[in-house]
Amino acid sequence: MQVSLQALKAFEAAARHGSFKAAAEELSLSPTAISHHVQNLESRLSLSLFHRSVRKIQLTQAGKRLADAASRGFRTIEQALEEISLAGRKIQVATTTSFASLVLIPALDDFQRQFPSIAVKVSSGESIENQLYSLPIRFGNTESVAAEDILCRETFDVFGAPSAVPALMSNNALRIALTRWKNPALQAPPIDSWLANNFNLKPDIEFISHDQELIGIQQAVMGKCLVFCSATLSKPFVQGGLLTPVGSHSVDTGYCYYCPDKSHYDSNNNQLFLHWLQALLVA
Amino acid sequence: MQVSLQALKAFEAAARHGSFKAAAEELSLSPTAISHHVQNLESRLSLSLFHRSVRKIQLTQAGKRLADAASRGFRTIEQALEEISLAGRKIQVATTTSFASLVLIPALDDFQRQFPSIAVKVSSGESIENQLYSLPIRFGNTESVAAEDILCRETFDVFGAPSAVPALMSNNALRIALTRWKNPALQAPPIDSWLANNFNLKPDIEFISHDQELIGIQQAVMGKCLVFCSATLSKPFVQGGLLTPVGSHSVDTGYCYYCPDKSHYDSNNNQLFLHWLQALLVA
DNA sequence: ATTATAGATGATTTAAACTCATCTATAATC
DNA sequence: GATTATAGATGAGTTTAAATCATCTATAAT
Repeated sequence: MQVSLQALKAFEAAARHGSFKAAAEELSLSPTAISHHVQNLESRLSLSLFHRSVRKIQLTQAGKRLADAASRGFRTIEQALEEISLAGRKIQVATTTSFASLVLIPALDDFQRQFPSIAVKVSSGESIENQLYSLPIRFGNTESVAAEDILCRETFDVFGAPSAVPALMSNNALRIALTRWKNPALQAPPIDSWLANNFNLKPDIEFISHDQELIGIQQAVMGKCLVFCSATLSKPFVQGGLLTPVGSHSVDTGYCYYCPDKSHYDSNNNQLFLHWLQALLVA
Repeated sequence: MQVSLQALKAFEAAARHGSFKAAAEELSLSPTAISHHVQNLESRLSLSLFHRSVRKIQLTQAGKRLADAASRGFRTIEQALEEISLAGRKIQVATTTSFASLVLIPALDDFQRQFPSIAVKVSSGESIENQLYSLPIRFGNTESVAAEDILCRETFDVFGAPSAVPALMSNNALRIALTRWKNPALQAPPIDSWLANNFNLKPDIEFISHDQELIGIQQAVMGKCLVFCSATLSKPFVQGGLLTPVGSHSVDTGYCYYCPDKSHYDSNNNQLFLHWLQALLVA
């Protein structure tokens, strides 16, 4: 067809406003430019798009048809631009409640200090809403995840509140909180392996299960029990003196935190964020 | 958003072909130009649209979304351009069967000789198909039509085949074909007025009615009867010696041929055609 | 190894797009 | 009924944006 898109844009604006002047203002051009563009279109199509009376333009039949299509076409494109440009400006992290509340959100201040212009939104739990263009950070089995997607491998240990540990350990029946993952692909936490590493004789233990590590950790912080959980998740509490490992040997779990298709994340900001997160996790 | 439409066009073609080179060929540009355009887009959106491996590009998530929207958006616009540009290249006249067959089609050769590059299609009768962008030539009452839309005012006369006229006129019972218009807004043809103008004593007359002038005219040409009809429609036959007016006084009818909203016809070709038609009718 | 290919990059050239000055027609104001 | 103001038309001139060219890289195929 050989018509210029800019001419179409100019025409569309003129049609919408019913005025070259107003269209020019919208597009930050001179009315002359709009006039030239419309004439260019008209001559290429060899038909009039506007009826010109003095100080008044009015769409012709063909002009109406084209203006409508151009408006819809440009709108379609603008909406997509709007949508994806959000992904360019804002980071939307989707992860587990435990990782979000215990690691990500507390550390976010540091990220914001380094990159104050980048907005970060963390959504956690099951909420699928607005998954589009979000950056997923998942918890899974190391062997079922591509090596380049892994952010950190998880070691587990048993932790307890320092003030409560002596009492909890001296007790005949140890109470240890475990996590029973909702995800059936994840095997149960290797508490037996940890016990074998830390006790000669397997003590009498009462296990309590929750479906999120967060809950067991909070129980442990409150001194109600010990918790067998991720070193990554407990780290903020250990550093804050609220939890301490009770044994001397942590165990490797085969779990990891990872970002599926990590290399495919297309926004500069997402890449920046992943880089920052990885540094945070290995620290 | 401030992204260039040409960059979007380049990106859309690249996405569709999965290749900058192919996109460049489609748009008659160099692959470099496509590369520049895509980079320009990516930097403005601050995200990647393609994953680049060597000699292979692959859309990112955001790239897919944008490519889809851009394709649909541009297609919408191109379809409208295609549709209306047809109106710019081709003239589609819609008119009555009688006018088309007796006047327009016979004269079309002359138009084609003058403008060989312009295609003309004449559709007649009730067919509404493809009314869009067609140029209507209608038959109606002068007083209900805007003066500037009128192509020619109609005078009526009674005609007969020259060889048959003496016999038909000498007969006691004259047989005259009339038209009873399907359109209820049109009053009956003023045959009484014609009779008053051409006879002192009203003769004995048998009237035959058809809903199209064409039919009465053909009957008259075949010598079966006389016909009271439009001077415009009978002119080709009169000039060809197949019909002759039987009286000396034609009558004005209040009918006219007109083009509704004549001034609004937007294609250069339509205007050219209307000009030619008007010249034809007043000749 | 060698060649060929797709794309990236940066400098240069070209062409398209925008503006400016001028003009016309008309509506509003006095 | 002259005067002013306004929206758009027109054509020449200028500027900016876009395309190309030359060069380079990485890799797949021979």
